[in-house]
Amino acid sequence: MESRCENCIIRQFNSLRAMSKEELKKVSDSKTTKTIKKGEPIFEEGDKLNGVYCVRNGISKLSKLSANGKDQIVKLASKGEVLGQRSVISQESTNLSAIAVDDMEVCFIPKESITNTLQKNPNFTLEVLRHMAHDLKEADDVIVNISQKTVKQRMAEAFLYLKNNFGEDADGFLALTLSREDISNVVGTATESAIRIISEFKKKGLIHTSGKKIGIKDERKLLEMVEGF
Amino acid sequence: MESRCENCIIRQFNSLRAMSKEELKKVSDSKTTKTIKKGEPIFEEGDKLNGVYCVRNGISKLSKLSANGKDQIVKLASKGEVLGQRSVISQESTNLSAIAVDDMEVCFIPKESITNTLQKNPNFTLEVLRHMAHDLKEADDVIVNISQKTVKQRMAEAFLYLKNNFGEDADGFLALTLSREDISNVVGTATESAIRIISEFKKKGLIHTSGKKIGIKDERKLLEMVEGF
DNA sequence: TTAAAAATATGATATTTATCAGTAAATTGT
DNA sequence: ACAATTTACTGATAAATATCATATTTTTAA
Repeated sequence: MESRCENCIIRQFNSLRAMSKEELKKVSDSKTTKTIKKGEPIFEEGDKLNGVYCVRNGISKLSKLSANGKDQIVKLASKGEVLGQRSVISQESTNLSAIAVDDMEVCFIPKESITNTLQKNPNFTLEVLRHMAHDLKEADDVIVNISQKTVKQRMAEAFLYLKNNFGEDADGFLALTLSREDISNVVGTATESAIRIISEFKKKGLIHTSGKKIGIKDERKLLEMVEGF
Repeated sequence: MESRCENCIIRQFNSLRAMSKEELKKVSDSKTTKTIKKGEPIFEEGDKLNGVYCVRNGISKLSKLSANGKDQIVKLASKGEVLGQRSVISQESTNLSAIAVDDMEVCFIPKESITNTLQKNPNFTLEVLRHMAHDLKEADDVIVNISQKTVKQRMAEAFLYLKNNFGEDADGFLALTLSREDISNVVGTATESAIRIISEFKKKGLIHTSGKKIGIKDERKLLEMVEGF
């Protein structure tokens, strides 16, 4: 396992690539690696973060608890994503919890390495800014989707999203297996509703399942459903 | 009307304040002022923007059209906000339309002034980044709200939001008067549903109305409703 | 391995919200 | 000032979704 940031391939996927050699060395010297087991939190809503977390392996769900006790999953983060950046930048406590969906490996980078670089290296700052601009655009899209599409459409969309972002395994199932509850929290619906729609999609031949694993069978029809046909 | 950016008070509210004197002078020399009438667009979804728009006066709604022809309003921007920043930063066409809710006055700033400064002045970039981090946090909150709260709760929240952000007039009505349709587009519901809930709130003594103007009568109860009591 | 716990599944029903149809009121342009 | 148009409103109904109850399957842990 590579332990020097300078050589870490993950870096290619995130803003750290805009750091200079020396900056990267500092990060590397100050970082620590952590293992997080499935279901455990990396950090929780309201925490004050002392740094950011760079995902090396596994998937994390970023979610927020609502008054009625249900989680809303705002984003699923995988290899190369940096968690907690926003809180560190705005110097506020996080508004989201990050919980491992898989067993995970993450690097913790103390905030000083980040904030120092933000103040000195415009390239890095710009790179982070571009990432954040992208995230904001995605968030806007989610807002429009949730408020304008039916639960059925959002379910179809979620399956396509999971396929496009996390791929399929050898047997044609979605590589990222989420519990029915997590699926419902991504889509923003009741767990029973999500389960019901999974059954319906199965009957219609749009997907197939095996235990909690789900595979996409008719991508075209799912896409049509998302578009509203 | 002040026409030099260096002296423009609006600047105090946005990231332009992190610019140096020379940078600001360039902006000032290249900017143009535009008047936009109520209902007219500043830019529309899909446009490629050649710059950003700094709001001097009036309110703009940032919205996105869905497949079924209904708009979702993602944000209401007022004095001091800079529109189109995200698109300019990520060099993509906009995903949102900006339409004047009021008569407006905006300054158009060509993107070169912005992108040059972004590359050279880390303070400015950091300032923009902080703003964007804030916007992203707000967007996450909107996502959770929409998916976890009822239409009634979101309506209550919308009224409180309008009061807190745009204030009240001398007669105790919300200073920003939106059409019922715009309200429904902020909340993400059918216009009829929004109207129905307005009637209900009126009966319950939570708000009062006069024509399309709405005033808050019982803030405490509205707050309780948002929290789910 | 087996009992207990958790997750998945399905039916019945209630609630929320949207849609359609039509009327009343307000705004606009002449 | 007035007809035309848009916006606001209300009722009836349909559709979508949540909730509650309960059964079944899967996973977990002793």
